[in-house]
Amino acid sequence: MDKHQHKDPAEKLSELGYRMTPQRMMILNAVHNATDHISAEEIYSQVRGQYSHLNLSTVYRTLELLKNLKLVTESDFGEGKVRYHSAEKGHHHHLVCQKCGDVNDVNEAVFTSLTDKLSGDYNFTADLRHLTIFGQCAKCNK
Amino acid sequence: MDKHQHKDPAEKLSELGYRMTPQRMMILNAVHNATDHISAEEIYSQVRGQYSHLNLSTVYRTLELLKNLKLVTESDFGEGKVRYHSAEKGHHHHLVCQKCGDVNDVNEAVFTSLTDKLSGDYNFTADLRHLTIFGQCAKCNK
DNA sequence: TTTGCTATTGCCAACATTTGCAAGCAGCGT
DNA sequence: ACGCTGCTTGCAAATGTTGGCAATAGCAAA
Ligand SMILES: [Mn+2]
Ligand SMILES: [Mn+2]
Ligand SMILES: [Zn+2]
Ligand SMILES: [Zn+2]
Repeated sequence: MDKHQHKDPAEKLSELGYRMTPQRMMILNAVHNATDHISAEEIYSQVRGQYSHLNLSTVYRTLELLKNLKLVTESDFGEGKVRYHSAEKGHHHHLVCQKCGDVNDVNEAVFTSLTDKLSGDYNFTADLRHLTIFGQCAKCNK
Repeated sequence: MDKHQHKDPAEKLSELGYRMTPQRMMILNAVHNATDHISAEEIYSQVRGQYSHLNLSTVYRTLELLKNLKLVTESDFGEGKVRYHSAEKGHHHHLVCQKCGDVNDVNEAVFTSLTDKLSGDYNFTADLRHLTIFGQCAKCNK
């Protein structure tokens, strides 16, 4: 059994008055089973395979909800559409290279000095989930 | 005269093979004269007052160009549209409160420890212009 | 000037995402 | 079982932004 068992999503939803519908379940699974960051359109066509009645708006609305519940995170790598990631896969941020397009993960620990400073100097509690930083990567810096 | 005179935009453009057209001039002025962060649509209707032939696509394309030349910066405060800011008004980032919607400026010095760390640990040269950080502001933290 | 090259524009259609609305469904009290 | 209420969905339309394309305008060489 998983010692770090989080509250299961259905429970988390109903606690706040929401319902765990088949659509939401399937969308959540799609994000969870994705090997990489997945887009709304990709989720849509994947889930549509088993439930052809699904509407794209429902995908967007569900992702918005899951994002607010911190079950998924959203990232914009500048490709004109946004991508999603299961929150269970740990917190991290992204470095996107503006030259070669490479995307790399950064541990969120790198940001603690920043959030501490924002908290100390501005009394601002930063909500830094899945931040995307643009710049030039190691390879392109050579 | 201005001791810190930057190269004038027209010069900067032509150096790179671009042209300073009336449209570009008017759009640049609109961003420059704005007291606050201005949206594409706002620029459009403002410039249209003096030049009714202008097309919205031109506004977007011009802003994209000016952004690449670092004459303007772009920020997304999460209102569903993006806003622009003249680069001459100094570098800074933004703290957006998720509770009250308040937007505050942060000096970019707050981010030097972060960029240093990204440079040292990842050899990644971060391009942090006009970053937007979401969270909870001082007022809402009380 | 005239010509030629290419950057730029307007127009329109596509795209990613959000919204309004009316129908459907779950839960709850009667 | 019935009806109320509020959550959820599909559908279609709207929104903000980008892209293709053909016509035009700016610039420089001839
Ligand atoms: Mn990620
Ligand atoms: Mn600004
Ligand atoms: Zn790179
Ligand atoms: Zn606030």
